[in-house]
Amino acid sequence: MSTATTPTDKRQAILEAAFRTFARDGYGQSCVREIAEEAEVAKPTIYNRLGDKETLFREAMKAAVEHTAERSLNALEPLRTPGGDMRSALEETGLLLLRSHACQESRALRRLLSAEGARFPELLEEVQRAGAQRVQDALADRFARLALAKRLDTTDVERAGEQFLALLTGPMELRSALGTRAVPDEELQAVAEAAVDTFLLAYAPRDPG
Amino acid sequence: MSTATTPTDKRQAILEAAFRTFARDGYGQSCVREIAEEAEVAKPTIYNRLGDKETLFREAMKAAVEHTAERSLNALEPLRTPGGDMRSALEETGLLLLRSHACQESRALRRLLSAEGARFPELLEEVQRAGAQRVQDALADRFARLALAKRLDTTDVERAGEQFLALLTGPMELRSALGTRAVPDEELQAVAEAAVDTFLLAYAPRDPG
DNA sequence: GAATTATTGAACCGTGCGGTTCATACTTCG
DNA sequence: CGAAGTATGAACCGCACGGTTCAATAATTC
Repeated sequence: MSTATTPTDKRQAILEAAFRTFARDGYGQSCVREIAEEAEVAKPTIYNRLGDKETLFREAMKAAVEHTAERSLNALEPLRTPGGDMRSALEETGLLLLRSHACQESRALRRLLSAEGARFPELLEEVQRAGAQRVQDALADRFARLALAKRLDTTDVERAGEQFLALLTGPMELRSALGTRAVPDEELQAVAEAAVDTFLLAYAPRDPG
Repeated sequence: MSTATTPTDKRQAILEAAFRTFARDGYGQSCVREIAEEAEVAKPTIYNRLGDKETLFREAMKAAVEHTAERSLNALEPLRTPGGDMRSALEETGLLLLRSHACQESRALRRLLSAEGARFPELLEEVQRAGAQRVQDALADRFARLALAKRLDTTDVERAGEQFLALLTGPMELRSALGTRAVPDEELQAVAEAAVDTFLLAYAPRDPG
């Protein structure tokens, strides 16, 4: 049984509050006192459980990338079905990927990582590997199966995956004002559709003859 | 006549030093004393000429976007010639765009803008308009001319420009570790080539029949 | 219910920051 | 040369921060 404030995982509450605060104010402008308030926890508790501000930041980032990466990986499921036409599967995956890419947490994660990555190189490496790199690899896996089944025409599935993601997320940079403002879902759909159009023109198998 | 330290444009030296410092340490971690040292200038001089730290940041960012945007706009020149084949013109423009996108100043500008943009909304707006948006518009202009001359097959030149840029810069996010590490020029060439390949498969006019 | 552990708030410390003051020195130009 | 304006460095102010201490209190465990 747990009381109102769950007992053990107060650590998680701290991490979530830390991420919210860092995301809102940036690392340099965030102060531990505010994080403590946000987590409804005393300041010494933070230092007891997580050491100094830097490790607090690291742990919060690592926790955040787990959520977002999982959501992106789930977005690749429609590509697993060999049945159904290619276009609709790609469009569904594309839209799901874009929703994941455009969500609050994901945008904040990239913003913070890009801002502080130079000062936390190992963290940058780890988060990239657990996030974007993992998604791109998984997408290349899907494309490999599809190429083998002659549903896609390519010999370089890494390149195909990289470009599919580029067509999806590249346009978001400007549209979301570098991740600082939300983008309506209809716009995500339009971007996904345009990306799939272009991708298929380049990668759909041509009719023989 | 000017002495070793040019007299009037000490202001510019301050702005450049400020941008270097902000780029290296981030806004929150930069202190005015260090900027003053970097600019070889006394601290009160900074406050005399540019007011507080926030306006110093704003001015430094605005100054930086001018350089980078101009370089990107110059990259579009090869597309102005109607002669020569499409592929080589696109490849040259693509490589020049990538070099501009991947250069130190440009990466730092995007990093800082994405990090602090939420707290400086008007600055974000202004820099985006003077930078990425302007380049994208100019590219759409070039594509419009090329479409009119039947060198490209599209009715939506904004979309074509957006996707061309996406194919170029999208892959750089992961490859440059969110702009924190430099990318060798051969890799830029490979990305540009791949982007042009895919772009042409989607946007080159098909032979009639 | 006693003993152990974790949590709390409040006060505290040292430090480095943004920003200002001021007297001195330097430059510029008449 | 002399006057006006500007740059300089050093000291200074107030403040908020990261991090710690401590006594009091709540929660857990047996």
